[in-house]
Amino acid sequence: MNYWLFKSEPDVFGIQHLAVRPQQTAFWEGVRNYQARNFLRDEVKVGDLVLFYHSSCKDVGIAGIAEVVREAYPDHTQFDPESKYFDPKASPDNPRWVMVDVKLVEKFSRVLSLASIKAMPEITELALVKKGHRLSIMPVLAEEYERLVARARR
DNA sequence: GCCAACGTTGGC
DNA sequence: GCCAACGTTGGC
Repeated sequence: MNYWLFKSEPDVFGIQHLAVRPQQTAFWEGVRNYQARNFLRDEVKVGDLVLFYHSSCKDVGIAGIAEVVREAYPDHTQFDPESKYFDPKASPDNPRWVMVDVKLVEKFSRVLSLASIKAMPEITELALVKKGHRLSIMPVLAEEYERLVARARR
């Protein structure tokens, strides 16, 4: 099993949106970066656990945990001219972007802030705290995942 | 809104 | 394939 961190803007889709979905499950739409896409397509598996990260907002940080319940399949928003995720170069015969489904596991009582994460000396490999932090889907080491979750629950 | 750190595009 | 110009991300 692998661990991940997925970024989302809570004004668009935050952990609270996931919490009120039927089955507390939603598809993860709109990944439009090749490196992130490749993780989603090739490595994100059912049962993997995901740190749900809120970006570009007042309260930046890890808001909770989700679980992958469906592996990569075509992201339908790439075919929809009305969608902001529309990609004219993609077609149903030749899809370029994929999505997975995630289900809520735990919503932390408060967000583990980016500042707190950066202040944890044992978190050294997480891409968030390194260069190249712009990736929207990033792997997390099991050991760092456990430490982040323990810190968030404290 | 600013701006650094990326990623993408397209001419050559 | 190089690289300048441009677009996007995301913290602050």
